[in-house]
This record gives sequence, structure tokens and C-alpha cells, in this order.
Amino acid sequence: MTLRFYDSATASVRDFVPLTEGRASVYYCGATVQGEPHIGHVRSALAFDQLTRWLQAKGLEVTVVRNVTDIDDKILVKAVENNEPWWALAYRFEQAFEDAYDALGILKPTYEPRATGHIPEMHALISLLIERGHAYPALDDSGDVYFDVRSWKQYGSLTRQNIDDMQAAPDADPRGKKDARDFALWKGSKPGEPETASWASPWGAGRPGWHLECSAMVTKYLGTEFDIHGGGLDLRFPHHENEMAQSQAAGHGFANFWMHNGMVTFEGEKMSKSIGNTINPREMLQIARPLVVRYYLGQAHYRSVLDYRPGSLTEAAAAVERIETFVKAAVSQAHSNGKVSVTGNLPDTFTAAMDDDLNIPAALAVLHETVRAGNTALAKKDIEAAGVALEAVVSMTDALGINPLDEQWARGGDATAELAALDVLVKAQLEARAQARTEKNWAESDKIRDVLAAAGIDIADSANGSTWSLRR
RNA sequence: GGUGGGGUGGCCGAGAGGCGAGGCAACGGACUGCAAAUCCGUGCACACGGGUUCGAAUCCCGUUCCCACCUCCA
Repeated sequence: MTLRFYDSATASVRDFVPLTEGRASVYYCGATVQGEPHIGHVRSALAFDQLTRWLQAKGLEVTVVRNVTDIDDKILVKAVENNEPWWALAYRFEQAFEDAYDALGILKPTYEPRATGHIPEMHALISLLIERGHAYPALDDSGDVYFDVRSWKQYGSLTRQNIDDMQAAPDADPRGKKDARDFALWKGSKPGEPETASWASPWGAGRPGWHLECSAMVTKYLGTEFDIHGGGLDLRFPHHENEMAQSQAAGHGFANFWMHNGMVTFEGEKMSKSIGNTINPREMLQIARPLVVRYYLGQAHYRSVLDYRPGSLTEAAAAVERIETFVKAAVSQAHSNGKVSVTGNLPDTFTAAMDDDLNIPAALAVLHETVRAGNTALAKKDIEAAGVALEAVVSMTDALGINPLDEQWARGGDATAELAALDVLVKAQLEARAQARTEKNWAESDKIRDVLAAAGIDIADSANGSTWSLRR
């Protein structure tokens, strides 16, 4: 089957044919760094990380650009509230986002441009739009520059909306606009705003409008036409609609595919900064390991709503442990050297599921079926079959970014020495217990197990001896 | 008012005309000194009402409920 993705612009699943053979260019909207990341931000980045990994697995050379919006109204407001320079606040939260992405193994984009670093590119785009008759300086003397929505007849096409049918914003302030729907490309400086948040421009000092940065940056790094533009579903309108309008009005082909990930809800309600029902990745990481959090956030189809509720992570942990238990057992029995290479040989059913608009739930079904087959092989002492299953499982998990053998998920480096020491001590206990068991001294055997269990160490007996693991 | 997405077994979550995806939980069995893990089995699900069809969770008509976007939002 060929690679297909759902394209929001046409509301249909289409074959994905890269504009340049062998390559793929992806731009997706990162965060406005005005606060701590919440799980929804991470899910979005994860969805596009899964996309990136799959494009790579298909042999494409992928260029990924994710923006950082480091200047906007809220950043300025919050900086004042915090009595902190806006740029310090933006940078601080940018780091918090990076930390959250890193913790979950989200691959670094090829490049991560900041809005404030691309003012000249934005000016050039504004000038071009004015020349072409699609933008105009504000009719009052605010110093704003607006996109002229009525001048672009395709406006609304991304979300298939008609301007006249749209509900007017309740706080519609016409300011110097020709139409209430016109949006700011450039915002003139207002009294009281910090000088550091103001840049000179042909239309007066000011700062960029939100939508403009993406159009300017995507063109700079990926060209006037590129393969995929992604982002959260909530960005579809107005942000992506506006982006598309201004870029196409400037004569650019722009995105070939638009991909939008679904929202994360909290017990049925959308999580958002403005409502305040958010979950911090840090909080999730306190109740589950990074690998489990990644598995949980990535297990549903990227376009589905993902509803978080207490207990979700416990269930995900059970599923992850099932995979890990098999991999661990198979490595020790089928790969005595402990080295398992990612072959990239994926079951056809897995590939077919992934090719079909990244159907990860179906791909995970293949993964779990392979785990079961592997476990059965181990039970039958069919080492060859177990080895085959092991390689398939490792390759599949690797393609999804949840390979339990990946050093990304290894415990922190600091713990290595402690673990090694613990291993020596626990192994001594296991030997004593093995002795007791050969003597059928079950009381002693169980006592040793209980003592270890009380310390958070679980032991498991098998035909090949006993193994231990730290309860997590 | 406009646009879009949905209602699937105890829970999560795919599928989209015909063999009960998969995971979690539960129960029964096998294995085990006992556990744990693992394997096998059980549950006969598709909001409601009509219709089309040999056959519908999947198509059509109607009803109903939910959610998102239309203002900053991943």
C-alpha cells in the first residue's frame, strides 16, 4: 500500500507524493512560549515526531522545522505581571518546552526558528502583500498593517467557511480595519510597551502579528512550496487559515498537505491554558516513567481526541511492561550476547497500518500480537522463532519511538553505579534462595522473596533461574 | 447561525458491508512448591428508530446526545 495521509484542506485521505523525490519537508507549529507546557502541547509534538519517524522509516530524508513564537501579547502581559523582561520569560518557558520534549524522546527538529529572529523576512512579506493589493496600513494611525481578507476570494478555503457566515467576534473592535475579519500582519507599538519589543519598519515601529511569522519562516527554510504543514486542530482557524491566505496571496504554493492532531481532553473537557484544566508533563512524569507517558500519549490515532483520566497511565504502564517483559526474556534467552539490532524489517501488516494515515492503534495491535507469538515461542523453547519475534518487536517499537532497549529510556546515569551495587547484593540473595529452593525449604525461600519485595524488588522464577527487577 | 469531528463490550481504543483488531480490568483453566510472568479460554459490543441488502457497527433516511472551531489556544 502506498503512503497516505488525511489532508485537512481537502478533508480526505490522499496518497502522499513528496514534491522532491526521496525528501520530505515538514513544518509544524510549536508553542507560544508564554507558560509551562501542558500535555496537549506534548501530544502535538509527539504526533509529528511519529510522523517524522515514519517518513524516515520509509526512507525519506526529512527536514523538520518547528517554530517558537517568542513574542506576542500574552508574553508581554505575563512579563509585566511577573516583573520580568519579556524575553527572559519567553526563553525560560522555551527551555521548559524543550525539557518536556526531550524527556519523551521527541526528536529535535532540523531547525527551530524563533519569530523574533525573522523580522526582516516578515517585512519583505508584508511589502509583497501590500504591493499585490492584499494588505494595507491601518486606516487610523495605529501603525498596524492588516491583511485584506476581502481581497482574497479564497479566504476560508482551508476550513471551508464563508466569511459572511462566520459569527462575529463579540469584542470586535474595528480599529483601523476595512473588515472585522482582517488580521494584523504588523502591530504598531503602543505606549507603555517595552522598547525591546519594538522593531523599526516601513510602517512605523512595532512587532509582528502572530500568523505572519510562520509564513515568513516556512518560506525561508522550506521554500514557497513544501510537503506538510502540521499543528493542533485548534490552530486550523484562524491561524492556519490566515497563514495560508497570506502566503498564497503572496504567490506561494505553500503546503501540499495540512495535518492536524486532535486535542487532549481532561475527563471530557478540552485542556487549555485559558480554562486552566491542564496537566503538566512534569506531573505526568511523576506518576509514570517517560516511556509509559510516551506510549500513553501516542497510542491513540493522532486525529482522535485523547481523553485523559486518572488511571490512564496505569493501564499504559501495564501494556508497556508486557512488551518489556517479552523483550527482556527474549534477549536473555534468544540473544545471549544481549545485542539486538534494529533491522528495520517490519511486518507487512504493521507497515500497512502506518502507511494508512499513521494508524498507530492498528500498528500497536500487530506489535502486541507479535509479542504474544514471541512469548509462545519462548514457552515452547523455539529460540529461533522467539528471535524473529524479538527483532520484529524491537524494529516496530523503534519505528514508533518506544523501543524499550533504546538508551533514551535507560535510568539516569547517576543511578548506574547504585544499580550495579544493588545487582551484586540482590544476586547474593537470589543464590541463597536458590539453595533454599533446592532443599525445598519454602519458608526460607519465601522469606527472602518477601524481604526483597518489601524493599521494592520483585523477583520472578523461571526455568533458567530467577531474575529481579526494581518495581516502578 | 456557520464549519468540522464524534457516540463501539466494565474501561481505553481501531475498524468501516460478511472470519468478535488490540490493550487494560474480570473470571475459568494450564504451567509453577507457592507467587509473578506467560499461554489457552470466556465475555457474543457498536446512541435510537426505520430502510436497502442473502448479509449492516459499517450504506441510506430520520431522531437524539456530545465535542471542537468560528476570540488567544497544540
